[in-house]
Amino acid sequence: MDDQGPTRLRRDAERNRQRVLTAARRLFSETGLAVSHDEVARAAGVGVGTVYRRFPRKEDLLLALFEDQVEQVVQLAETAGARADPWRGLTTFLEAMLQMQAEDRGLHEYLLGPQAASLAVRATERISPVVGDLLSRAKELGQVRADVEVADVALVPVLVGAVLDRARGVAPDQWRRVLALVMDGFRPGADGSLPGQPLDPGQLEQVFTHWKGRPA
Amino acid sequence: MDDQGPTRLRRDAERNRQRVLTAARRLFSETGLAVSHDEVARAAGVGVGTVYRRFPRKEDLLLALFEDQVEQVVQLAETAGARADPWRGLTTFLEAMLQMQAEDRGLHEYLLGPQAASLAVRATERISPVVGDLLSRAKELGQVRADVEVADVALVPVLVGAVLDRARGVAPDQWRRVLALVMDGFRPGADGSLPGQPLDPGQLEQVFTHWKGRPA
DNA sequence: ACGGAAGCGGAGCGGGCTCTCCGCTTGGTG
DNA sequence: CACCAAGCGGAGAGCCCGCTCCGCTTCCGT
Repeated sequence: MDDQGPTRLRRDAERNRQRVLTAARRLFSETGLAVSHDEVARAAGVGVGTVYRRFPRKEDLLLALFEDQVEQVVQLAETAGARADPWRGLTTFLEAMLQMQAEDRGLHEYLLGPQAASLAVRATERISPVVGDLLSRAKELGQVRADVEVADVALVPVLVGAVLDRARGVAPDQWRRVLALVMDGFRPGADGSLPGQPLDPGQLEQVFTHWKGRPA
Repeated sequence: MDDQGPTRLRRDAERNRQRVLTAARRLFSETGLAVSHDEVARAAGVGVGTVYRRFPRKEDLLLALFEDQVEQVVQLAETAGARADPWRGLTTFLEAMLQMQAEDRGLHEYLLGPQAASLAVRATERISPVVGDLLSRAKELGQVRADVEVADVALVPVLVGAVLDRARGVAPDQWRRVLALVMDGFRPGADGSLPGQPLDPGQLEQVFTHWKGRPA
């Protein structure tokens, strides 16, 4: 992991860079992404200018912080994909991913927000086939109803995430119950079939990235 | 419905009040609650001062706008509660309520946000027993699994609402598919039982009102 | 018709956020 | 050690927001 690209940073600069990253990681994880550069600077004990110099756009900072977490999610998926039992593969993947989001509020907002953009798109491209495979194997075994698609699974974190987020200070585990409930909806045996169509990949991407959230 | 309480408004004042309400209704419904008083004033063709004079806190404006919509939701529940088939009662209630939210972004944010506070609490007190009754009748008929409670039903709009919101410009009906999927999770026949406990009423209230949303 | 109460508009204040700019400091090199 | 590019800090510009305040206008009772 030697840095080299555009000539190395001076030693003090690198030290400050790390301070900023450390402080930002803590702040984001605890309070979410709505943290100003000023706050990060203060927490890191450096000037605002320094933060802006290293990470001109907030996205640069987020990228540096979350790149490996996203990689970790992808690997979660790949591990799950290798499981013999596809149903367990699906559920454990979703559970593990949501667990990560439960522990890190920033990661949660990042994954579900628009800033993930390119990073998320690339991750999705690697996760989708794995989940798709799990899903079709699960259908063959009669573990999952026939009328759900990958796009439906992709919405599960959105559903459960909403509860995860709101219940965070109150019942930090409630999302597990909700996840179980939702996953039971994927089981075969429903009398009707699902109305409408699953989202196509383009729509799915928009649902994740076009989104400009603002609450109240 | 005669106004009288604190002496009537002058005629021009009343006219302005209506203009503000009309403009605010449109803005909120289209773009959500994150509209400044300035914007409302401009859209209504009045000065900011006028908006503040009539509706000092944003909550006052919201209350005036959404009071009867909330009442409508309560009546939806009561109608549904009178249905012979409790399962259909439950699903049609949720569907109708979410339909209202799909049509009015402001209502959606209001119901799921913290500003509803007192209004929502009162509404919940009227809706809960009705849903509780539907639920127990449905359980007796074997239409619903035994391990779900009213609090679990109460989370359904949160789940589905997350999709409703994000998919709004892209696939405005996707929430119906998601709702159907989630509701199938309430059906009996799951092999395991749900982990954890349903939220108690106090927790539920916090989940709805303590919530300070901020996205990215 | 006219006087005073009620209402009006919008300039302006305080505060937060993003981001820039520049005089001073520091690290590394010859 | 001496020099200067690299880096630093933070004041402050520009923007939007919520909210207030007060000189002018409009309504309405007498």
